[in-house]
Amino acid sequence: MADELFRALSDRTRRIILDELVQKSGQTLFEICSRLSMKHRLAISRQGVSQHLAVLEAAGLVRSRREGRYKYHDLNTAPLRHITERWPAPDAPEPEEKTP
Amino acid sequence: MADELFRALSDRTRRIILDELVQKSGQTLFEICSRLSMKHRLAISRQGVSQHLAVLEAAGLVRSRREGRYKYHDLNTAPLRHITERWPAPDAPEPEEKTP
DNA sequence: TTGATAGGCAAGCCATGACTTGCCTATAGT
DNA sequence: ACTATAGGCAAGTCATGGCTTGCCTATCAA
Repeated sequence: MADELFRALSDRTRRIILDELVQKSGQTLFEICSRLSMKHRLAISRQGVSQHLAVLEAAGLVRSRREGRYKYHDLNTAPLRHITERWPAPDAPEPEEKTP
Repeated sequence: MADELFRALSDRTRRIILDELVQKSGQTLFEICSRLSMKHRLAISRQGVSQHLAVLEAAGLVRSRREGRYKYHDLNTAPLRHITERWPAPDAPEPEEKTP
């Protein structure tokens, strides 16, 4: 579970895909492909991007929803919280919960 | 720079090393080796652990200080902040800076 | 129905990275 | 001085992972 998260983040192209999903959510595979090619000069096949998205989805960092022949991808930053929770800052030992 | 950070976090053994440094900071190489072997049943050579520590240090996640023939290792969680800053939560758009 | 578009599956290639082994250096104790 | 301890360097092995290629399925438009 945590393994898949860190594995997903370990690749540079996947991190750029996350960057693009921050800028515009709900992108399709082809849209991500063209952005990687145009904006980032990344020469990568459509299949390569598809495999990256699968890894990101397995890590919970990307949610996908199918509509007709399109498949839209959304970013989910929730799993990233686990990282800072696992190795907390020594000065701020715990993120305080406001008790009501 | 960011590449080294995520590369360092991508390995399971390295993440466990970080866990151990949370529990006790200033550990020596041999101390980390024995903890990995005892507590986590990880069969890894001393040299393997040494290489892991080098990767963690290159990522800025571990600081080391030499004293005599001992080399002590300390955890530094500062680089982890960059992760949540790079892909912020959609509800909390920006971590507010308190203007004085 | 045919063609075009969006995406998926599977096998194969190749480079990166984790790990070991062997040997070397430096500090501390007797 | 000699020995043990703590650590470093370098080469070599082997598996994982990123990427491509080729082919297949599904949806929409004409």
